[in-house]
Amino acid sequence: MTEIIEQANRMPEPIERFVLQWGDMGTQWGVNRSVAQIHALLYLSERPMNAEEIAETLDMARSNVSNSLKELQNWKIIRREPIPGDRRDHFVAETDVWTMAKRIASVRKEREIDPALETLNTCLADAENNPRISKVQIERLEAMHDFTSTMDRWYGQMLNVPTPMLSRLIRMGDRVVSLLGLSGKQKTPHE
Amino acid sequence: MTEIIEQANRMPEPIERFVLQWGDMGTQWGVNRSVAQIHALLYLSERPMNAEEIAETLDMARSNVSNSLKELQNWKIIRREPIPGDRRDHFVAETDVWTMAKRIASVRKEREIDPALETLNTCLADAENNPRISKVQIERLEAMHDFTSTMDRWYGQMLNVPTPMLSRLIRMGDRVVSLLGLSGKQKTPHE
DNA sequence: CAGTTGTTTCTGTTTTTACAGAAATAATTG
DNA sequence: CAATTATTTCTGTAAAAACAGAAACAACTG
Repeated sequence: MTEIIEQANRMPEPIERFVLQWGDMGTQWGVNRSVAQIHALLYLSERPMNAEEIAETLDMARSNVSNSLKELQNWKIIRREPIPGDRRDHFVAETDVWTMAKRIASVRKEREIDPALETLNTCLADAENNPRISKVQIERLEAMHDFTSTMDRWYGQMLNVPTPMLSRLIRMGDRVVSLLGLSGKQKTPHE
Repeated sequence: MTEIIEQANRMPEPIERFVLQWGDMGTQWGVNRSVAQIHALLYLSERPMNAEEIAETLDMARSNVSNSLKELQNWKIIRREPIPGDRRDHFVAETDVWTMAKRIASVRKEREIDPALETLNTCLADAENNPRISKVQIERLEAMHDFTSTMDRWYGQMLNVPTPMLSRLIRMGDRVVSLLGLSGKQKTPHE
């Protein structure tokens, strides 16, 4: 009795390709493959899916799905969607890409920028009253701190811009620059 | 004769802390620790350093330093700086943080966004002439493609903005929004 | 409240990545 | 052009991350 490997719920070929490619992309981006695959699957799914279904479709362990779903919920780009008459948890992905981007940016700020700022704060404090650290070195630490803090604020501000406006802003791109009439080369702009 | 472990060129305590912390941060950011540490060291160093020196100071293998230096050069945030009368390669870090950020952004665009765009392009093409893919699914792929492509252009544009202007733009932050008089909630702002 | 179904946590294995040390290569100098 | 010195590539090992399957836990149902 040749035990046939449980055949996964086959998905349409282009969907599968997207899921696979997205998973692979994830690894490049520093997101783990399972997480990225599940996200891709939910993003394209038109109805909520439960963990079991996901595990079968992607042919991965149930536990792996569970952890990945938790991670995606931390990122706030999927959410539980209760199905009437079904006890199992079902999940749907955020489908507005701009909202999705904002959520991801928010978590990245929190996980990456904020801790960096703290590190820089303490390093700077230590350095400032240490005679072995030169003026130039302090300045460099300060520059780095200043930059990080600026980016931190910028992220925070962008996150507060309503999604449709944010989309427009980004799309305007470099035209913003000229509209604002700032000069690049440090010659004062219009006075 | 108790072979003493070769004592690293001790650096001032706050510098060491910065290097260590930065290395650790790197891992969080998806940059490998050695690379991040070397970068931190060079960023704070006031004179060019050679590979040997770096290996000693950070107490890591010479080969590791070699590979990490190559990686940092790919990112274009360090460069070789010839020292008269010394055959060895010496390195200095870019010390302008905004320039540094632009260089990093540029490589990230190339390594992360561009490939994503390509993936989306082919997936979309495949999906479009496949009857099993629903209209909604196509739309979602399109939305993702559109978003990615917009971000790609935006990155490209920002990279072309001269550094001092970029700095000012980012610092202005949300004031840009009001200056442009775009409405967030779709209700016009001040009229 | 026993049985059932769903979910999470734990444990060990596999895979991947980071890294040290050796070997090979390249460049420079007398 | 041999000897020396600098650099890179190769190879094996150590550390870390991803993952599967089992066990534990929780929630619901009759």
